[in-house]
Amino acid sequence: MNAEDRNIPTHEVTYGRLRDMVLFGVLEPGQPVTIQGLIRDLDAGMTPVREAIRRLTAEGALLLQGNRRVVVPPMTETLLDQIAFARLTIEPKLAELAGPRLSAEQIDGLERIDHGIDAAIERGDVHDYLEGNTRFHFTLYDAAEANVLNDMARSLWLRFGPALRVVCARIGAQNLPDQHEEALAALRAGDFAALSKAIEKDIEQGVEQVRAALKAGEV
Amino acid sequence: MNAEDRNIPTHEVTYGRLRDMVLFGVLEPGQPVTIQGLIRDLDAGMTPVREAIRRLTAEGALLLQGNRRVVVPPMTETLLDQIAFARLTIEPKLAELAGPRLSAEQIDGLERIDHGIDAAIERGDVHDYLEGNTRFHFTLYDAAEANVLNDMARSLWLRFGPALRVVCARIGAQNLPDQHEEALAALRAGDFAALSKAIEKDIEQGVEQVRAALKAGEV
DNA sequence: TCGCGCAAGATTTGATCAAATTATTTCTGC
DNA sequence: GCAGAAATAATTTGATCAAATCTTGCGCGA
Repeated sequence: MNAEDRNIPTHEVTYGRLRDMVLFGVLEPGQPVTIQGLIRDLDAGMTPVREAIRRLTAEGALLLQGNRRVVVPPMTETLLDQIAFARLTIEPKLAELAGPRLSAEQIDGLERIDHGIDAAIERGDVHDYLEGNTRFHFTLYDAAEANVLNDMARSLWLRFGPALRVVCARIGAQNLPDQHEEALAALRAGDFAALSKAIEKDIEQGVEQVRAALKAGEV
Repeated sequence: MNAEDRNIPTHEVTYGRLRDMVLFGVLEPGQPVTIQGLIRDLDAGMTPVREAIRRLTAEGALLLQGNRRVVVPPMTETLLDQIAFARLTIEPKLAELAGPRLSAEQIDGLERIDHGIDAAIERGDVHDYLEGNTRFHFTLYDAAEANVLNDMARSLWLRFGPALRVVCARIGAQNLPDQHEEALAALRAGDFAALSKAIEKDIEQGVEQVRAALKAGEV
């Protein structure tokens, strides 16, 4: 443990770990999340674990049931409708704001992330695919320097993540889509309306996949 | 303390109290919020207070500074732009979804809340005005049964609240606007597009007030 | 079927330690 | 001796943990 780690409070680290567990599908929709279990799994104290759970509950990543138990919220059709609506509003806007602020180096960085995604698809590695996908979007969105919208996007991804993970595992990691080429081309061309549109299409594609799985009862 | 209260955990109650302090302007933008202070003020233990702070931080109502201290986030122009954009997207949508689901009794209830707002204006009572205004909007939005969008709206109100409070106190409680007549008329007529539009106008009006105060350096 | 008690888990408190801020003192150059 | 800077002490506040208490759900036996 080096000097920098020592300054990050345990509750922050614990929050980050638990968030990634939700986001990248270690935890499945409907799965119970217990304080004691996380104390064991994350090797943390009770206070940090409780605080991480509270934060993620506030972000919609976890659900406090009436009986004081916590679960990963299962996906439903009405939930998906709302997430789709909000994502399609917020994220293209973020992309539009971010576009003009990206340097050539940052665009190169996005391209490298996208290559990593392609590699993950070839390897059939769902976890790396999801992580790369997340990194691609939020590296882009972060450049917008729009904190409020960014927080909203993160919350929406947390709500969406577990279902997407299930779908990805279902359809097979080798058949995963990569829709980022279009966004990168728009970025290089400086066409930010096209960038926004490309992100919109990417979102719609993901939502449709989850919707289909939901209708088939696979989530 | 009756039977029902005993079942609500302290951290929930503490969260509610602290949230209302942010929402109705007991706490001003920029004001520091300390754990120890809240333990005294809210007469709660350390864990419930910490958890309430974590939740509200996740919702954007409070801001964790680098030095581990917590403040009520001050309003800025870029913040306001984002809040305006998101509110204008989410809340009219919520109104539109809620409209068809409201019973005549529920509409009567909204009208009663609005009368209460008028009374608060006459009395010059800023707190009751803000509380009535909040109740009006969220009684409407709750009917939409759209949890995700509702959470987002609540978060946005928490970010907006402290600044609005300052503005209201500034312009004088007797000069506060009540733009709900139009929304109620649209509801009675069953014209949900008009309802959505009325909510949009209401939001724009509030945002403009804060924007003007911000430009004048009053927030 | 209805209670009763047991087990798992959540809640809360208070103690203890660490970090950050503020107040105070000491030191240094003039 | 004095002003200002640096160091140090004191105080406030935050972070973490572990023990005690309370709830809830479930199974067992009447």
